Amino acid sequence: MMSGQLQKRPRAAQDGPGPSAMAPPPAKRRAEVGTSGTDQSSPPTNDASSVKDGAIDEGEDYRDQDFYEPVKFGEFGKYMRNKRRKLKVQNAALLEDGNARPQIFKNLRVYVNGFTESITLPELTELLVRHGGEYVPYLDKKGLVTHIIATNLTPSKRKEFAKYKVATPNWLVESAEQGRLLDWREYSLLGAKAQYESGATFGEGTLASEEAARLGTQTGQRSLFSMGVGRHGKPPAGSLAVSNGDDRPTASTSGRPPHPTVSTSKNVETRESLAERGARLAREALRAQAAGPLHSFFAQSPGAPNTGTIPASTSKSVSVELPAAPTRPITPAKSTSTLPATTDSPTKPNALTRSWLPSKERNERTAALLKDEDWLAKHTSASPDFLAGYFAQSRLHWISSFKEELKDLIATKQQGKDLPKRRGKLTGGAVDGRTIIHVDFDCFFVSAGLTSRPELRGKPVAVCHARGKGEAASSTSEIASCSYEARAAGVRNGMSLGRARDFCPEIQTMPFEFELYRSITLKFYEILLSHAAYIQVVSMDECLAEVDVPPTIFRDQDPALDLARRIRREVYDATGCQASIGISHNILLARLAMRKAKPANIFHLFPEDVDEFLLPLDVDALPGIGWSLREKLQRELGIKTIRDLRQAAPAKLADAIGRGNSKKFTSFAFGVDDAELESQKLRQSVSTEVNYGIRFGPGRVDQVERFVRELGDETAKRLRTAGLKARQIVLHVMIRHPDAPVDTPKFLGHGHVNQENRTSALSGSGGGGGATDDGGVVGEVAWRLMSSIGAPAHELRGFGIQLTKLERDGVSVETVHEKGQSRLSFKPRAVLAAAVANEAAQAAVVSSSTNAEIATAGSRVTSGPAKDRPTRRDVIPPAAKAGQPDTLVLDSDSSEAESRPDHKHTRGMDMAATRLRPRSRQSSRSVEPYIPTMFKPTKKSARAAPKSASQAAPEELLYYGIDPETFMSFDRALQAEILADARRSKPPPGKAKTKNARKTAAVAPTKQQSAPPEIIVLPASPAEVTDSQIRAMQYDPEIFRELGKATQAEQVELHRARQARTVTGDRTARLHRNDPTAYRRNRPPVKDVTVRPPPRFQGQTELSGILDRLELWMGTATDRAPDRGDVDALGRYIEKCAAREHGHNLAQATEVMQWWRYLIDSTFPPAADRPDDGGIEGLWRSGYQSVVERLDRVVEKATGQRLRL
DNA sequence: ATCCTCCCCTAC
DNA sequence: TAAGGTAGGGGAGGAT
Ligand SMILES: Nc1ccn([C@H]2C[C@H](O)[C@@H](COP(=O)(O)OP(=O)(O)OP(=O)(O)O)O2)c(=O)n1
Ligand SMILES: [Mg+2]
Repeated sequence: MMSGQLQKRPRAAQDGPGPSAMAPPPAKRRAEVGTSGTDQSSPPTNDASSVKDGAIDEGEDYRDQDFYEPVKFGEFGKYMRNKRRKLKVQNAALLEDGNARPQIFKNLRVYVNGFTESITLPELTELLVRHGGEYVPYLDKKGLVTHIIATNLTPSKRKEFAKYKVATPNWLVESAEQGRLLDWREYSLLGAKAQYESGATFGEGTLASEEAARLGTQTGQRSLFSMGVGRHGKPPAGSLAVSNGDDRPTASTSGRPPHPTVSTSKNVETRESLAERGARLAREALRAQAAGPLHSFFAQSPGAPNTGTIPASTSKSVSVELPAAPTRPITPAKSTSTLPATTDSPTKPNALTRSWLPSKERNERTAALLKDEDWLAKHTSASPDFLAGYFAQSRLHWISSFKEELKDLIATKQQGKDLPKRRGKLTGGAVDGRTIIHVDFDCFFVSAGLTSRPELRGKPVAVCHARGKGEAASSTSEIASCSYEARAAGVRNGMSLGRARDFCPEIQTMPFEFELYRSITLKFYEILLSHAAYIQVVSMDECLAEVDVPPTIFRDQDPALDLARRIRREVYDATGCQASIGISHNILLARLAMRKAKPANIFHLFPEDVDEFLLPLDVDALPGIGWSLREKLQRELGIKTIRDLRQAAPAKLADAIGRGNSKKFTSFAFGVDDAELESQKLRQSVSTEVNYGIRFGPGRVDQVERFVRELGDETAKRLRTAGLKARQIVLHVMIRHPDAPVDTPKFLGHGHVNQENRTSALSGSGGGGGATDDGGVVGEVAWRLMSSIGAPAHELRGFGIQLTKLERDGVSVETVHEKGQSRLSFKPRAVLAAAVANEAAQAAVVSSSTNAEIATAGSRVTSGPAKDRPTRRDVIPPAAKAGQPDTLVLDSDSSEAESRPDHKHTRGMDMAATRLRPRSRQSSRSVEPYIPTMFKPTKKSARAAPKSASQAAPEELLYYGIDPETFMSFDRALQAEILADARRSKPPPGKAKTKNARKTAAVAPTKQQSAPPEIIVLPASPAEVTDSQIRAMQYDPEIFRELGKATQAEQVELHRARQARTVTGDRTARLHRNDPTAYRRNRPPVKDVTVRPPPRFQGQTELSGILDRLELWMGTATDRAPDRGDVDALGRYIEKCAAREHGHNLAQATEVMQWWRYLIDSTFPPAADRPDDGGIEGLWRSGYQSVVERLDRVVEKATGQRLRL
């Protein structure tokens, strides 16, 4: 193979020599020189240039499209894991001794319906066939099938299969395990007892019947529920069931309480977080229920092996040439799977047959470490040094922050620079006449590392933290990058080292060398900048460039290709690393071409070749389609390739993946992409996350607090570095999933978790207006939000603080969004000044308006929750806590001049012309329910809280621990709020309490779409309170400052108390800052405890009312199909019941569902002789099913488990 | 329609 | 040992 030779012949001149022949590329020369070893400037490389060419020329199947498969870690139920392991061993044994396999499935002919959850189809069929059974791929000749295997069935399928023997996959799995054919009825999916009532004893008889009940088919199980009529006939709450992967069919069912602890009582423990409660309910229900039939539900492995390879021979656009080739020929292993990249959720993708984790058990030493308290205290989040140490080592952190740095750098370099002239509006097609190149280093970290380790070239190597030796066989250390030699063996970026060793025992490791990467990257960008008309940062090893070259008319004269060669040459000379380059007429195609070019090559994709190139690709080759969307497309529409995608019906596609996605990916499927390169956008959020090594001692709230505050500091520091301030904070918290093992599969990883988020407005302590960049403030608010979540310290697994609604120089970035503007810029100062002046004018209007005018004028200028209510309030409304949406932040300097992002490339100059608009229109109309007056007349819409909400007998107050005298000193609104809080957080004494609480709820309008409440951090001395804080307290600053010191102090303290939910006269201002018990105090959440109106269906909120409605509804069901809207409304209601906001009322949700189920079953008895109803029954059942699925989704999210009805 | 909030997903 | 971060696109569902 000749180096520098074209991979493909040019199409336009079929017989012509390749470009390299026409104009020998420097690369070729270099390769030759390098090979000859005389070029000192070039690092030693293999004499591989010819090899590379050869590899490509052969059109060998050596390249998976999916070399990059980000992966994370999965875990799945021990039960299934063990089962698999056992089977694996057995299969291995069978392989060794082919005749030994018991032909237990000899006379079986099995059809497998849909996808199976606990085992992949190939695994299942192999199992079947190996044991003598026959796999029937299609069901067209039903008569020939003896059994059907399925894990779940739609109602219609259930009907269709009613006469068949339908069992779960575990029937086969366990039979194989035990070496004998087990009774399929024990694994029946359709209520075998009813169908095949044969007197056969069901070892776990209850199981079968429960299963039957669950799937509710035939008559048998109806008797379970039909004792009695009406409401009393509904199944007991106890039949709520949740299964998980550990569900064993062997669990005893006796002695189970008929009504498990799924208490529906209202006034339960309030300290328990809502999520916890949901999880607990689910667990209790699970415990209560005898284990159901096996229903492991970790994800199934994706079907066919990845076949994304593009045979080079099919493409005519290829053009190649290489400098020094990096590697010897490679024959990559078939990509074993399209592995997902997500969390450890058992239902999530990576819980596959092939874990991304090492196959070996965790070694003893690491297990011991996790039990060693001293060690943990030193090496996890419990240690004060943790954060700094962690970020110093985290590659992902380094990559992300370096990318931000690069974006900043490039923004500056290209400031004011324009894209090449356009003839007209871009179409995204070839006619646009652009030339886009996408340059990406090959196995970047590895290539960089190899520059100083020539001896490792050509070998399978990986960059990761783990050293090569020791316990590496079971190492969970993640491989950041691996060489193509390693990829040939099946290793992938993101895989754990232990797992990689399974594929490639001889793999060698290299350490991270971030400074080296940085210097290489900078040289790389330098080169790109020098050749391109415009560039865009994609990542530290990847860059998009629009280049200004003459069009290619004949393929043997390809200026873009020539330029690409120069770039590759220069990059290689400067860095010693290989980059690959894709060339085409838009961003999408350049990227895809780059993928095809890898490794160490160039690929120019010409317009004429696009179709041929695209059609065979899998859809996930398209940027933006990852595991989730790919599965969805495959599952719901059978779409696998881009060809399929092109043919999809637009409506159906939009239904499955959304409107915007549908549009975007349909365009992509045709190779159309009209996006422009971009480098000037301002960042819209700044965040810090740590989801590794988070371990706190039980009850060590102090450690948690310290950590959260430190995280706040860090995040604020990043804000300052970026010259930004924020108006909103989101706290992200990961909490160990109730069913996840305490020791995570990945060493000190987060494991399978529940994610909890809390949002709050922010306002600064400094004079800078509403926004803040103060670490103390950020930390304080974050800590309060943390407290509102109320998770036990030792269950925490991850934290993040995200700051949004950013401002630069007082101007919201949402609208400035051109990087240079406030940074350097020529004009920006003037522009800014104009904006600010404009703003000030608006603000002036606000403060001098009449009330009526205020509403409009105010809403134009300000935004945010309460910002549109321009008047200050004299007393803090009860809002903040109760989740009353609006907490008033009349932004101090109201610097919210905003321009509409009306065109893609607004430059600084345009700024002055941009329009002002409110930050949020949404909130502009929110009327504060109670706005008492104290210092100044308020707008007339202000209403006092109704008496009932604020009235309480002294005994009641005392019961709640409220000092009556203090209480009386509060205004009515505050009284109402305090009362509501108290009543919510503690069972009322005696009578009307619950009702009262509800009344309060009714008083407080629920505003779903309001910004979160603000938590302001007040300084110790009232003299230090800033204007914006005063406004946040609903005072006019002028007025506030005229108050006496004592009154000021009192008001500040009042506000503080209100925020902290400390009601009593505890004015010691010590807050909770240093109070380690604060964490445990029974404090209502800062937010989210909003008493929302209870979920409602057809106007009913009470269970009984709803059941009645359902009965009524079903009354006419025999003649009428269900109205879609009704079904949807019921679905929404059910979802809300189960939602966090409503306390995860699973009991109510399931009762309603079971009642509905029962009604459907009685309306449509299984009797076969019923006259044909024209499909009405099916519609009711599928309606039911759709609601079940909605509920499932919510419950799965809340508890990680699956609800079983 | 278009906005908003609160997510999930994707990419490196 | 090991260091699972981070910004942005987009959808769902609700308010305007
Ligand atoms: N899961 C991952 C994926 C990537 N990276 C880092 C290491 C990679 O070297 C770098 C660039 O990522 P690429 O996706 O470009 O992968 P490589 O450059 O390693 O390989 P190639 O581009 O040849 O496919 O990012 C990482 O740390 N973890
Ligand atoms: Mg790369």
